[in-house]
Amino acid sequence: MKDTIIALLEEALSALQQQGELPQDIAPTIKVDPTKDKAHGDFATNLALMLAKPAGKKPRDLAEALVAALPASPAISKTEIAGPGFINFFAATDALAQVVSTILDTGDTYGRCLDGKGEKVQVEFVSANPTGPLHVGHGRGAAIGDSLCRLLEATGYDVTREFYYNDAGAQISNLARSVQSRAKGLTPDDPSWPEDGYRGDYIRDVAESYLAGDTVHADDRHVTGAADPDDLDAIRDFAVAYLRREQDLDLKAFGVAFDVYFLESSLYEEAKVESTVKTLIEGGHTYEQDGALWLRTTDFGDDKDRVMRKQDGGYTYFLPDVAYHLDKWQRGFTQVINEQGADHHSTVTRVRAGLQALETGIPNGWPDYVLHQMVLVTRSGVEVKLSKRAGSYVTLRDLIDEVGRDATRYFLAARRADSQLTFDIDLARSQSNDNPVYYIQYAHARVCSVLRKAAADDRDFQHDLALDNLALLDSDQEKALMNRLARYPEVVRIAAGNREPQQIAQYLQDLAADFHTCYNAVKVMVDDDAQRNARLALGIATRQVIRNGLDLLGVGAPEEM
RNA sequence: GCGCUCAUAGCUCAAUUGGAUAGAGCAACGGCCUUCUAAGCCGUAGGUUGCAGGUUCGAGUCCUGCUGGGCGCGCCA
Repeated sequence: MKDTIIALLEEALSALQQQGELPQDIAPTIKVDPTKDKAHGDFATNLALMLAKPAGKKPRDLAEALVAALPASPAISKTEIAGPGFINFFAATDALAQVVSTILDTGDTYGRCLDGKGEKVQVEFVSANPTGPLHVGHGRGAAIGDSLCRLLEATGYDVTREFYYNDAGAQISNLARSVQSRAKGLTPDDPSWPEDGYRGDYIRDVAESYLAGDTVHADDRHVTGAADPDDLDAIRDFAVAYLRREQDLDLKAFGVAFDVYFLESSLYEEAKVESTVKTLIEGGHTYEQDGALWLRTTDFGDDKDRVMRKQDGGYTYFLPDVAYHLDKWQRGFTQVINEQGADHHSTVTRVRAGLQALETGIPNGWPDYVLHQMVLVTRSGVEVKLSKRAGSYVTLRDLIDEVGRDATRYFLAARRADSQLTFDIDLARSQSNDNPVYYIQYAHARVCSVLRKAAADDRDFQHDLALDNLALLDSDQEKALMNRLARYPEVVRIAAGNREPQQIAQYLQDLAADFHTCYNAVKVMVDDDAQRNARLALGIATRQVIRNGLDLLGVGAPEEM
């Protein structure tokens, strides 16, 4: 519909150029938008406003000229000039209803496109170190990251989901010492408990499992506990595997699966850190000072230079980060999106600067970042800070267990990443109209219910009869609903392009609202066969789009509530 | 102090990416079930979009400066 209008405007434009009414050298990108207000028709363009200046004409005069030059089209019932020079288009009812037929034909693929042309994109998200259960912040990253992947897949990209973790650094040593202490019978309250040791109950679970000689299977490793409290290396390997498995289970319960688990240790084992250092030194971007090796990241937009190699000879985390991203580039990912907590935003400039210093042709501004802000969890209006299992934070598992996967995913993905999020447990649990998840799912279930009713009455949906009578969908509510359905593919495209999965959540709420309004205003199961089937078709189309949209968020679409 | 980010109805959030009279839900009030699921719908009320400038036909949206919240500013990750 929109493309049709753009094509008509293009014709009008070139006609006016031929007549000399408009300069030849203007080639505007024509923008046609759905209107907010029905009084303004179904679509509107600001073309006359944009061209007024270059054409040296008044916007309204130009609009009139454009409308006069507009070819007739069966899809448009009326055009109007309004306000300062908008051109409003009123869609012919049967043209609008075409969307119902399109959705029925395309089903699960409605809203998908091939814009990405099969290009490879890597999305790195969650990337939690295996030192404890995933917390709410990881959950937000998982919800946003995975939805982003689904959006990119829906727009034609070849997506790789990647999880990066440090299995060898100082934090892991700390974990190993904590588990060892537990294995030796200490508790976090003992004076000899490691300083900065992990104190959560899960440390005890790991120690017990280790002592019992359990075998754990994580996504990328299998380890059996050596049961020897003095073997710190064995404890470390076991603890990492144990917590990796725990995170796997959390992610699985959340409906998120990764293609690649990338270990920081592999960068050392494969000498990628060494070769990165070498390249940076050879490029002349480093210097020695105070016994450390520095990278002059200020040459590439950082606000201060960064240490690469410490006085003790070890590398800072910054260097493996650069080596890791070089590896991503070398694996052929010209598009990489890193989804992280905004508390790590300082790495963005640093990593990009390090990559520029390599001078290997990586574009400035690569990779992309999506940063999410903090999550605050409340219950009964009071902040929840602790969980028994983790001690100092609320775990993702707690939320999934308490409010369910669908609501948790929806709530964590439904807000802009860059605004802080308050996760209201009471709201997420409530089965009422103030809970948007249920509101949307209920719309889906209602359509299913109508179809069950139709089957029970021996009035099953008749596809061909419905499609012949779509013009009967002519009430305001039905037209509003069809307009909404028609917008879906564009919403998917914009949400994917802007990396904003919350736009899907917002769209679904609007769609559900339009549906509920329609449902209350227009009875589907009427006696007239043509009328009834046309309305059933609209219901089925709505159900399909809700299902497609919820799938992009990783949220289920139940047939009954 | 510097950097990043956010600020919209009493509350939680939208606003088609610069468009027309800033919209939903909750909370408040008033209606709608002998009718396909009332987990729903309809209506009333609620606003100087934090403040001050600027850009232009047009700004919640872009720019500058303030104010306030969050995060960051390690040879931690």
